[in-house]
Amino acid sequence: MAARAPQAKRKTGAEGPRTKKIEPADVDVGLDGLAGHVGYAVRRFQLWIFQDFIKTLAAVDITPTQYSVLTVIAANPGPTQMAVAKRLGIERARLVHLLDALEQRNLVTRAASKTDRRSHALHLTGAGEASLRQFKLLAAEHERHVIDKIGKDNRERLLEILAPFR
Amino acid sequence: MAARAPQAKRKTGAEGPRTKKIEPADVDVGLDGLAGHVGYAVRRFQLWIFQDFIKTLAAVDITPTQYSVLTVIAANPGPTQMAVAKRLGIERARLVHLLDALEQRNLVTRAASKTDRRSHALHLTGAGEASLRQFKLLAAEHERHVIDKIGKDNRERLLEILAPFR
DNA sequence: GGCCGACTGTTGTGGTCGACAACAATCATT
DNA sequence: AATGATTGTTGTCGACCACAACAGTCGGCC
Repeated sequence: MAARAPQAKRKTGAEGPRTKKIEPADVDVGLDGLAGHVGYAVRRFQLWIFQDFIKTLAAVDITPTQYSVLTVIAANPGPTQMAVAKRLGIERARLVHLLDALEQRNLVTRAASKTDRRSHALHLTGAGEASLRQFKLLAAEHERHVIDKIGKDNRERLLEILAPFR
Repeated sequence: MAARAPQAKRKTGAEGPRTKKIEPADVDVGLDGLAGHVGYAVRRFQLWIFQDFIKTLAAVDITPTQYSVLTVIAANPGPTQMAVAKRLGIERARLVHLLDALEQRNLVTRAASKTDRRSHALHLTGAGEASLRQFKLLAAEHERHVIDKIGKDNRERLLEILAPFR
């Protein structure tokens, strides 16, 4: 056995039919009870789709989360950090670091709100707006990859079904 | 300003139209460019579905990943750790810890393979099989929650669309 | 006006998770 | 017998999320 795992004593008994090569346990675990579970399928799909997004936007070094933050700010300039966090379902603690990175890259500014000295008004910089336009082109290319994978009609059905989740 | 963030000097100038209460930036960031992205919708859905699964199976303290491991072993007894890892798309390094926990709870055993002394043949214990039957009942209840949320037909369409991802 | 609860951004901690690299034991092939 | 590949294991790194604490600020209420 490998390394040092605690191991039950082997019963070195009957070997059964030996074919010398293929082990049925290894070759393919195949479809099973998981097939009927939505959560599992969704998890695998989400993994694939994020990997493709990251790969497609690798040249500009933008993650799906960063893209969503930029998009939300662009669509409705000047939001509070709280507003963005609530909209995207991420914690405000996490958004702090996300914005730190985006601010360092000069894509986003935290301006003092004119009406509430606690909060920051978030805006895209000029560079941020220009960059976002490029990001959107790449995101559209990613979306085309999705279509190649599941088909155009399936993609639209997916968007309909998942609409209640924003 | 809050805490110690570097902040531009406030221009304490014109206030503009003050209505005293609602800040347009706060009230609702609303639907925007994210609406057309599959990945975002899927992420939100996956978050919801996992939360519900965890909550529904909280009484037996089983996560979605643990459930998938048990299900795979039960459907095809005696697989290698590598086989399970490949089937579920998780790293074998991670599976080690997962199995450690399941073995400590006496749900799974790592038996020495009869044909390859490097590998372990994974099996459910008697308690493991009994427990899994209960887990499946709760998982079915979770699946009913999904139906309540998106509808029975939508759920089945979802399974069809996502079938290529196993 | 002054007090008190609620909110905002921030920091820190802990836990889960995935990618990666190393390693010993074992296998397969030559 | 020797070499390279595979299996399980350990460890590290970074991303991510949940939670709690905190200072500054707002809002309302007496």
